[in-house]
Amino acid sequence: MSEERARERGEQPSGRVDEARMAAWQVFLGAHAAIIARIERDLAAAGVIPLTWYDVLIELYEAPDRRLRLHELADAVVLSRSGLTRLVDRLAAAGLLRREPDPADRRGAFAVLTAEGVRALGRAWPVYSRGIDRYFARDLNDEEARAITAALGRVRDAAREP
Amino acid sequence: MSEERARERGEQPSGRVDEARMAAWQVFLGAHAAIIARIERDLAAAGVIPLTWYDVLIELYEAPDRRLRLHELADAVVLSRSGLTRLVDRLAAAGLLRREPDPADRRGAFAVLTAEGVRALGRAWPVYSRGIDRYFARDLNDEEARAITAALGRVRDAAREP
DNA sequence: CCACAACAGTTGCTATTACAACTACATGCA
DNA sequence: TGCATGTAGTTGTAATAGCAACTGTTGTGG
Repeated sequence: MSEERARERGEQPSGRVDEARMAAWQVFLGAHAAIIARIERDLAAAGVIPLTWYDVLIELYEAPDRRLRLHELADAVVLSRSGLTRLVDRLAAAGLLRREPDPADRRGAFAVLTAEGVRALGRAWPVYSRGIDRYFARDLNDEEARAITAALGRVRDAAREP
Repeated sequence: MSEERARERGEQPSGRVDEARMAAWQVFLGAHAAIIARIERDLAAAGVIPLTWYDVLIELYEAPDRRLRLHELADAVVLSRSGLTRLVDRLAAAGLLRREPDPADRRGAFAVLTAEGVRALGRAWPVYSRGIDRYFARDLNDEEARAITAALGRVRDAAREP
């Protein structure tokens, strides 16, 4: 893609970061830190599972048969392999999922959501969704929500390849 | 603020999170995780200071006299008090800042940026800014950058009060 | 002016995470 | 077939973060 064409479309010619985009970066970081801190506090105060657990369980919940291979899970939640191993240990110890060997590949295992895991999701969701609303969604107008989804979706997909 | 007035302005009537805003939330989380992971990797590969160190040092760099009280620093970088104490320990051990007692309040101390700290910032910045460009700024058009700054700035300020 | 609450920072402890090394299995290509 | 290379997951170790408890200092209402 040429720089002229990028400029025509209002994109940043690559190389340096202009002030407007730098400002966007700073509020992006600041907003993330502030919102996550608040939501985590609310979850802990309500005695439900923390955000990292929620992320893993919801990923399983949405997967076919409510199960995923561990490496798929690691990719989905942006966690190292070893980090995921231990997170799965804790979740299994809490009874929210179980490991199940993959008959088709004896190296690997599935993480499978349990009924208890579904219940934990159900208890956390009201608190979590209230947090998303209070600390994030409530302050966006429709156009901003659309712009964020489009822009950050593109950004995420581009940043996600390594 | 009444819900009707919120609706008129295209804001979300509070309570539940609609699908468009839920999508925005998900890409927001995903983009953050992916970008930060990439930038941290680049910084480590280049042998410069990590993002948390950068955050602290840049905050001092921009402060009057390049110094801040530790609690101001803790607020600025969204870190617990104990977390900051130890981060400052490490930065001081690396010679990038020093502690200095506050003559006006003997409970507290300043963190003061050193010349070595300024150099560390200077070495990290090219790597960091290239990351911001590559993984974030480059994919935003002007309108999106404006929308993100306005929207997330509001969100951050609202989420920041505890 | 003085007891008492609030604040600044540190420390002990624990939890979570990543990196690197390791085991076990799978796959490709010669 | 058989060995080399790659992949899946676990484990040892170390770094970083938070909470709660503690010390020392400030400031305030009675």
